[in-house]
Amino acid sequence: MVSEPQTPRRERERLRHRREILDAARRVLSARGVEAFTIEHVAKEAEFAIGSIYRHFASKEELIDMIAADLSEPLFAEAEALAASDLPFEQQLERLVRATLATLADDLPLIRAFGAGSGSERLAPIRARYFEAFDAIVKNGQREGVIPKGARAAKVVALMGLVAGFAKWRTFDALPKRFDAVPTIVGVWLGGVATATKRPRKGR
Amino acid sequence: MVSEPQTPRRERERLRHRREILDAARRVLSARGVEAFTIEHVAKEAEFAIGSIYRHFASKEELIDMIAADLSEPLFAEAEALAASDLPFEQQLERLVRATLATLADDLPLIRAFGAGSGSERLAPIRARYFEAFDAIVKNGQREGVIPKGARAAKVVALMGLVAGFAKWRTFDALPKRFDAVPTIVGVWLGGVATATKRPRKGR
Amino acid sequence: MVSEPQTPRRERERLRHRREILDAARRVLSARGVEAFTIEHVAKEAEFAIGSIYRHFASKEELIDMIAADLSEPLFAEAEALAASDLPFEQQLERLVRATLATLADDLPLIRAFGAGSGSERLAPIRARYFEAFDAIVKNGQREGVIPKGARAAKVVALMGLVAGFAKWRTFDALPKRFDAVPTIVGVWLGGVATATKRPRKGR
Amino acid sequence: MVSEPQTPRRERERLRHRREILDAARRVLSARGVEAFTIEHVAKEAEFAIGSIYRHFASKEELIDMIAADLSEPLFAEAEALAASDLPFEQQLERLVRATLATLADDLPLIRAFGAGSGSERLAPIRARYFEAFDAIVKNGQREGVIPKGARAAKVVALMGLVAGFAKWRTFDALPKRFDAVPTIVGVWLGGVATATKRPRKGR
DNA sequence: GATGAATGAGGTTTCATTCAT
DNA sequence: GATGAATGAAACCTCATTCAT
Repeated sequence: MVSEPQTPRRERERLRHRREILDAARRVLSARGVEAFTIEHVAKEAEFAIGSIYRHFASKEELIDMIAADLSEPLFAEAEALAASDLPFEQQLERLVRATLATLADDLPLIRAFGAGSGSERLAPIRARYFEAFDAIVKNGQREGVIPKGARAAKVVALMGLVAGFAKWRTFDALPKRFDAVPTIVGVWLGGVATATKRPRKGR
Repeated sequence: MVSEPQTPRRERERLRHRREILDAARRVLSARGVEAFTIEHVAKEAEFAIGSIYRHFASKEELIDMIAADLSEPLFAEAEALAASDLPFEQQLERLVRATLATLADDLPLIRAFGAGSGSERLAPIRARYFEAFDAIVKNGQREGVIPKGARAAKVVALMGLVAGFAKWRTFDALPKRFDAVPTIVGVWLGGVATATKRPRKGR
Repeated sequence: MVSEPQTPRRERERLRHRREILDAARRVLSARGVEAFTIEHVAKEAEFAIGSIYRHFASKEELIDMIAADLSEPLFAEAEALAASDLPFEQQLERLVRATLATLADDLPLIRAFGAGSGSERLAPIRARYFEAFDAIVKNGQREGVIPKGARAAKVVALMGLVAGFAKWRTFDALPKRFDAVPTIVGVWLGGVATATKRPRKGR
Repeated sequence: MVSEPQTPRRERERLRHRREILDAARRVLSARGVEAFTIEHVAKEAEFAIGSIYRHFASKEELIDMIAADLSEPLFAEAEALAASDLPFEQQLERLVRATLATLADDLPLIRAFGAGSGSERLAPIRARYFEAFDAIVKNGQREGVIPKGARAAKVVALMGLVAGFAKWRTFDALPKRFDAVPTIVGVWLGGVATATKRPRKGR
């Protein structure tokens, strides 16, 4: 008996081409930077005609957003899996930090896509999901009693700030190339949030 | 007796014009964003002719870099003053963090100018100076014995990461608008760096 | 006994599809204007594939011409029926003017399709038929003796000019929306052609 | 003594270039039609760079509108002069009709620019001025008592319809090439408006 | 006959930079 | 030094048409 195809071939081809374009676009963005990210370059890299790019993405803006969405997907999937796992909180934390740093290191463009003022409304839900991934882990930490309750948003921002900060500054020259930032980030943050609420503050 | 001018009038005028252009350029960048940052807009805002802009800045790139340098100048001056002052370390720290956040909040474009991979070689010394400003303060902290010695670069990066992270994420929606980030940053970092080196770590 | 079909089913289907496309094309042209008149829009409106449009019409040009022909068809049919009828001339005239105005009002695009210099050679016979429809009526008027003989072409042009002029200018703001132009057109034209040949002209 | 220039040379040159572009644009529009009216063609015809066209006209749309405005200018000037002159009404009328026909014959594009649904808001005042030019003459005719009072808007539309109709249909094949339409238009209109209000109408 | 993804020439527009005055 | 019109490469995007399935 002949197998019933799940999706018709046309549709499958279409999706495959979309993926090829997305991958080519990512390569262009990674290799040549935002300035050189032109539809023509993407078309050449993907070996499609210019017009064909526009059949899949309504505008250059949308294409960039889709790259960001595409790049973050695995990270978010892992983050959600981690948050839902029954690993102890600290392992969740460490793995999430490591995964995030790895993603950011591999795909510098992502940082930029998330960069302040990218302004695209399309990315808002993506950013939200990113935030929530961290938030879920932190919540677990509070549930385990490892870190104090309260002010979770600030805690999450502090954590993401540390991660993003290390990711960004590593691209410059401040740190040794092979420096493993994860222990520092985790250590600073855990130490910090544990004591932050108790420390009496002096001065202005 | 007629005073001997330190700098001849010609030179003074030239500097004044340069400053006017720089200020106009900053206004344009702040008010209308990078996309609308064109030499023509700058010229109109500065009330100079297009060609005159090029008398003072060799290219648009250079102009942008000079804005970044210009914007950071007061912050760096204050940072160096703070580092050289005889204020207790924690006050130095808190004031520097506050000043940095204020600068970043006022001039979002600066963040972008510093944005990862802006690629301009011209900004490298500026970035270095920024780093050193933080470094000097941290060194004071170590000298006072408030924070442990060693791994100063990592400490500085952690601090700058926290600051930059809060600045960036505040532009999104994660935190309440009037949230004062300074105590959190200082608290997390101080708590973190104090314990980071001692904490035994578990898991992978 | 099974009826012998006049036209085989294939052919009937084909004609039905052609009509559906034509109607969809007219709707697109009417609703969204020439600028938005693209084959893709027509295909979507007709619920056919792009390629299918080309099965029925060799090019976009031809499709537009066919719309014009199609739109004028009922008007021409009525005009020829009127001319062949035994209604008194003035009723023929009035009804033709009214029908023409109604067609032009309903289908503004027609005006444009007929617009000076649309250039399509294919429309020449349509234009001719349009002219002849008016001509036949005018000839009846001459036969009845209501309007003087001679210079029939000029008379027809004058009449069509009046009709077209009112149709066009009504789309602007010169006349009240609900103004019934028919009496004015008929009156002016009848009065005019009746006296035109007799009036002594002064001045240059 | 050296003469004081009315306008500085820069300004004069600028205006001259604007005029050259406008003239070139008119030639392109006249010779090759709307379809081929591209900025590139205009630039080539005017012997300017593409970008230079945009220094003078913000968009292709604006350029087209300016052609229309430019083309109508002399006609309107003459119309207003005629209306203000103390020529007898019928001479005003005949001359205006003749001038209008001449303009429309010379510059077919004008017809199109005025064509129904050109839609450009920029042209609204131009159209209004066109209408008012006719209106002023008709008003004079009423003042002289040559044509009856009342319904002036309809009279003006009738007149403009006749003129436009003859102009348009002459471009087709209905009339002999050298046919002088002016007497017919003036005759039909004068005869028509004189009797239009008095004629009893029959039929529906 | 029907389909619709792919094509790519061609259009509009922007803008950093030059240069004659 | 100041001016600002001119330049034209290069970007984005559209859409009539083709053609393999």
